[in-house]
Amino acid sequence: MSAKTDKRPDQPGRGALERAAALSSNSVEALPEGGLARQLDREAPLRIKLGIDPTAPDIHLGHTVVLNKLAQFQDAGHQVMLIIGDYTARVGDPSGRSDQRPMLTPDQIDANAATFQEQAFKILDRSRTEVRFNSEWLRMEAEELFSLMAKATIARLLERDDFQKRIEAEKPISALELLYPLLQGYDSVAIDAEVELGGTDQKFNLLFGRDVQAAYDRPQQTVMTMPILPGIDGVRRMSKSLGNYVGVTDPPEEMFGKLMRVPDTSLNEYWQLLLGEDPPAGESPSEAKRELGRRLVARFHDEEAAAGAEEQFNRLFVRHEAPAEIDDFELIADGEVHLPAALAEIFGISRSEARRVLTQGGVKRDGEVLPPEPLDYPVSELDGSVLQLGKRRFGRLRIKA
RNA sequence: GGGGGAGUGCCCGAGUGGUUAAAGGGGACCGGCUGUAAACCGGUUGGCUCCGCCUACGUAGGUUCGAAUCCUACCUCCCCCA
Repeated sequence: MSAKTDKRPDQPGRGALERAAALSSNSVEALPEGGLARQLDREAPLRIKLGIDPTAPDIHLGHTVVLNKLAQFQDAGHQVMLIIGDYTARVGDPSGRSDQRPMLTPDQIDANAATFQEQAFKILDRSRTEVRFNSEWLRMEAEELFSLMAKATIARLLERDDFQKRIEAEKPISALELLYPLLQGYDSVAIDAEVELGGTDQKFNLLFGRDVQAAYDRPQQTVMTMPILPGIDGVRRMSKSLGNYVGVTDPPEEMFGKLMRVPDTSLNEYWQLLLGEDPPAGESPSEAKRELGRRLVARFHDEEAAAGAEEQFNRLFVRHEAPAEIDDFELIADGEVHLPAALAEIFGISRSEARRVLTQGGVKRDGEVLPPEPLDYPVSELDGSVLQLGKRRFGRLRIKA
């Protein structure tokens, strides 16, 4: 793999350099050095690729870092291409993985792809985005696949950290996983990508795409990597499976609440990567977080929702009051209500767990802590009252005979 | 094809015949502190008709007064040799 492209000794103009710098904001790397400026010098819209694997149905804020960058290119007049990896999702990208990924069924993949797109267009302009499914070209003849495979060596494919670590840990690597970068690289060939975006964890795959393009005698893409947003635990990358994510479809109150829980140490990153600026100088971390929450809720919902979410937050956690609206839960009982059963029903926990929390003083009725005893209450005492589990879970009990 | 090793609770990981519902850690949950931050402290973390009972250590059988721990078969995974 050694085809040469980009043989342009001429220097890009000042305008191109400036545009390249602007488009590189927040990015970690854009390779090769100066490549983007040379491409921009041509004055023609570039073909910008982002590949996504529909392995999880929901987009979270972590995904939006790259999507925002894509939107930036789009606004600058470039052609944005969203590649849905419906085919590669079956293979499972090994990037950043210490274990194999479970394979998804075609149905799951289709469903995820649909919701993923829906959410991506909260950020991208649908009318100016070209969406392609890579099954379109990857569902190829075995001969073609073999010729693709012939373009890479095992040694090269094994170079990556993920694999090295797994080999050391004696963890399995499937032959299919080994193929992944090849397939992703072929996507670039198929759509003539000129720039490919991805998280820093994608660096190997993105660069490998250049090799694949070269092997097919195509111009090589520039690759731009974006930082990985930490999760709301501030430690590990934001990921749904780690449970530390903020989904773009989270209800306003939840989104705001989660953002308030982000550790201060991650505040700068959140501001930079999600809002593209530094937190306001002189503000307290908590106020900076509120502003972050307001803006993001407004972005994914609207201003009104943002105001409502903040009010809800103040009510619950600053003033320690019950929320304005509490869901009703109907329960059928006559004479007496078994409290653990009612709590289990309302909050989706087991009766044993309800008892435990009760013992620890974590249950309130209309704002008053309920004692561990008694466990049974006359219907008249509980009907219509608000039960609270911990700090943030509420439910109004409606008892039917 | 042959040889070796492993499957434990949400996760990791101890435990190799009996006070073991199973050490320890992580996570989660409740409480305290607070800016619902982090850090920290205390508690909890199989289920239930809860001072007792039931179900649990890959699956199915077996040995034993008694097994996660021993035996048999099966399933799954890993490593090595060919």
